[in-house]
Amino acid sequence: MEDPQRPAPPPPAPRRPPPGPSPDSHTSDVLQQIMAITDQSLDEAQARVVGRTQFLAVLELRFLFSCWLSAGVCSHLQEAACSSPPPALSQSGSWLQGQQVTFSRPLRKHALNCHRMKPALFSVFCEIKEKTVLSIRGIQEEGPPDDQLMRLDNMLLAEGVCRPGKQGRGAAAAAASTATPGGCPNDNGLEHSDYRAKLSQIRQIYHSELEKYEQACREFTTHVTNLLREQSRIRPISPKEIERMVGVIHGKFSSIQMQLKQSTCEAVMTLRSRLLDARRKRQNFSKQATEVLNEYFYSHLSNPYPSEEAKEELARKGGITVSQVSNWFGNKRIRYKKNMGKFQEEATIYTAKTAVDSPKVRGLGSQASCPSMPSSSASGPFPLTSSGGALTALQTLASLRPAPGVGGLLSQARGGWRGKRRSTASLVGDPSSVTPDASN
DNA sequence: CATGATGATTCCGT
DNA sequence: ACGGAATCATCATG
Repeated sequence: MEDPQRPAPPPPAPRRPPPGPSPDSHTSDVLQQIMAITDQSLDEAQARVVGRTQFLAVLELRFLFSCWLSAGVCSHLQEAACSSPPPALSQSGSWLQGQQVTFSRPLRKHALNCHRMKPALFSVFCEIKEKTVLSIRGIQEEGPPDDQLMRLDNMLLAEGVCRPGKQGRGAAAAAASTATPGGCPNDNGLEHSDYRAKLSQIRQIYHSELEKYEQACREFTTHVTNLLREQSRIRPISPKEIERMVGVIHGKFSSIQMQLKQSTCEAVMTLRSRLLDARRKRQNFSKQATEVLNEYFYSHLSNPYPSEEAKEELARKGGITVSQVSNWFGNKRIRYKKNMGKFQEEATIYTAKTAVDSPKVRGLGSQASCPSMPSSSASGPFPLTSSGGALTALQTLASLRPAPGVGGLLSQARGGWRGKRRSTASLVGDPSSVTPDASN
């Protein structure tokens, strides 16, 4: 079958009549024929070419062609078209030129490519297409998603999931450093290590996914670029357009990335909330921590209100947080006050301990803070009448050190710490008395 | 499982 | 914002 199987009038035929003031029948004839020819090329492309991209290319070519014609951009083509006998056109496909060379169908493309007018025509196509695409593109410029992306980025940054500069591959390295990332509320040993482990797991997944996406993006971009370059030999594709296409691809991939970031954020948030929940599931402090706290408490029994510095010091030494120290002291004070008898034993133990460990400290710690209560404090408002056992213990204690009795301190406690907030600044200096050697 | 110990939270006053 | 008091929830022990 030599005749084109496809009839000439296609659905998207040029809707406009030819441009010129006198749309004579000859011009429209030519147009018709051109459409027919491109339809032929279309068939040809379908038959020959693998994949439908080139098929689309031909479609586009046809579209542009009609645009171009109706715009009357290039007069010399019209000239050429007019000067050539119509039948020859439809039959041979030498539509670029009036010459009556007749090509067999396989040669048509080659002839087209080799034609002397081809470069000029091609550049015109490019130009027109550039304008068309630009006008389409101009409408749908992307705007707002940038904002959300920034928010997500900031959050991931704050959570320590991604680094500002380069991504820290080693999760262990991050976990190892004592510096708490972002705003972790509690660095309570075990809970926190668990939290960190999970966080680093999330981080790992995030980074590997990110890398995958980036790689896929790169691959797809090069693929498309190559494809377009390849096609640019057949249809008008400017480098600018390729660039734009790359931009579109990147945009798509970055939207995928945003989803990834979003779900990462969600994961971190749930992890975080779980950590906060876990806080309610309390865990007893380590022996070390209770020792340190008790030592401070009993050595400052007259005024068991550690300063901020002292709290920090205690927290550091006990491996707990400052707020935990505050909680502990709050609980301790109230419970001690409520049931002093119960704590006598503990008191003796710790006072003895501090006395032995650092005599100098003791003197400073408990006494210095209450100048109003000298050694005669045993005669305070609430002498330890009920706790005989404690008294003996205290006596033994007294033999250990020449300092005033603990009983005085206890009575002070009973009298109430309440009113006497931090009497002297010297008290603040006390942390040094705690720090030195409680454990050593 | 009952009970006490204990860390955390909440409410309230200062 | 801090501390006291009450309370909750969990741990530890027998």
